[in-house]
Amino acid sequence: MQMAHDDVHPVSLQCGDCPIRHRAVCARCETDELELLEEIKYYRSFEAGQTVIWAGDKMDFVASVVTGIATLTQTLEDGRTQMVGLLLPSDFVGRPGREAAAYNVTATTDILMCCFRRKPFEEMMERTPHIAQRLLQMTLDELDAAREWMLLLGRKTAREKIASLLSIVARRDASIKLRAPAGRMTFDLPLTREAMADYLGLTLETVSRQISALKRDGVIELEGKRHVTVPNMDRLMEEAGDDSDGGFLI
Amino acid sequence: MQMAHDDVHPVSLQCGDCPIRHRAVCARCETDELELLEEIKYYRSFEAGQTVIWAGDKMDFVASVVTGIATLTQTLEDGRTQMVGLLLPSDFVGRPGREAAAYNVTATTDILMCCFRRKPFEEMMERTPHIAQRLLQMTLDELDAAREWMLLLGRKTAREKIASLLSIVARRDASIKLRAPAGRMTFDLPLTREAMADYLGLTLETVSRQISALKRDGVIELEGKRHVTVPNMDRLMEEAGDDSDGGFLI
DNA sequence: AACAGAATTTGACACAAATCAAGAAATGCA
DNA sequence: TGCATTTCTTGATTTGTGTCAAATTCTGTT
Repeated sequence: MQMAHDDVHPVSLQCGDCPIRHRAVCARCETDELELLEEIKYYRSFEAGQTVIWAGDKMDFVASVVTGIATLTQTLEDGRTQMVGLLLPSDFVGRPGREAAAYNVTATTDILMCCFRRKPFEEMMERTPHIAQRLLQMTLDELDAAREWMLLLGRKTAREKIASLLSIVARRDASIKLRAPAGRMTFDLPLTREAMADYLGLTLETVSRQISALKRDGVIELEGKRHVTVPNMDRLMEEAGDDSDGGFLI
Repeated sequence: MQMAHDDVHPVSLQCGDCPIRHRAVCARCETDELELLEEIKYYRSFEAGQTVIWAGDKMDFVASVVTGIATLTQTLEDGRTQMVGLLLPSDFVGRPGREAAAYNVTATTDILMCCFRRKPFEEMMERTPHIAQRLLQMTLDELDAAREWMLLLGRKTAREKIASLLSIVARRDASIKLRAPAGRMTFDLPLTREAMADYLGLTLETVSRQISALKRDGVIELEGKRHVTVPNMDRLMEEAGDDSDGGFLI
């Protein structure tokens, strides 16, 4: 649920007093719609590892991530699981018009969510076209991200998958710090090896091996298990195997 | 871009005189919005195999498939390609607010498309909230389909992938014939082995081998290369490996 | 009906990633 | 500080799918 820089819109789904420093939050937000959103919102927090909601459960709210990271996963009966979305600050969860959750939502770090009761939110959408239009833009961005991910899952090698994920995380980190992802970059991995595996359609052993290989080949440097520095972003993006320069997932 | 039965909406993006017999087309369509759509629409047809548009090309229209089947594909520089969408009658192509096409669109059968010039369409969206709301529903459905596909690409075996695709095509075929997909079913595959491979993230040899295996095991019967009959839909859906009963892709 | 070209199947083999199995490093807690 | 638990790494081996190559079937054309 990412949005491009030029997508910033007078009406964000984020509320005025949420402490978010994110490109999607717009300074010009003082509108009627926001006033209305204020009235039906409430906050919920979850600890790292906690499940926000299980697929199939009744979901009487939609929400926006304020801080922390959550994941969307799907599973087959035998337990194989695939992550289908990574929720970062300002990302939207839930679907207007849908009773039950379609995916498992899990907090991977401590998170704070800004929730809107679903019925009032739907009624507001009826009355205020801007919200539906904003949500459409966000959903279209998400769809592009999902399709980019389909290319990764269907056609990239394990090494390319890891490099892709690293360059996405690096880019996201850069965008939070409001600078272009270039040259030497340093960031923390927000996911365990297992979560990375579920995202990439690999096993955690393969994830570990490929990270070691990228380290051995000087593409990345590691301090501890989670702190990564990329000496040369261009090299990493070459390894990722695609030329998509930015409008990418996350 | 599929829509659920209960999603039928007074405003469809399909035009009144398009000869479509499809669940998404609503009988109650005689509205002002449709009148407006009439004014900015035109038709284009393409032959099987023709490219409708290349990724990156300027795209000054959005469109709806009237008849035939088209595909959305993405490629890496070295030629590896992944299909990211299958467009069936009534499905929507293109994105309001986007100058260039994000994917290759190719006709796999002869197709007729109902196009709307992009600028007037965008202006109409500004004025008529119903269109944005309808488009939001369709996009959310597509996003669900894409995520279902991510599970398939990331975690299913080749045999499960083939069974999934066959049961999707069978279900789509049943929905066109307005009956539930159950018991013995017969349909034609609308895709070549290569297109199936690109959809499933496999090679065409593996697709061929798995189809042969399903035939050998009595899960399907083949007449020629394209005409399939499934003696027992439940068996096929078991092979597909998931219990998702219908809100599935296409 | 015979041919050409495309689409599909099948076989032999190679290889990337999964699986199974230890062990090491990091983290949390008493 | 030391212990228990989780997370991660590495090794040995297996397996599913890809690759390369050839044969077969299908389709359309003259």
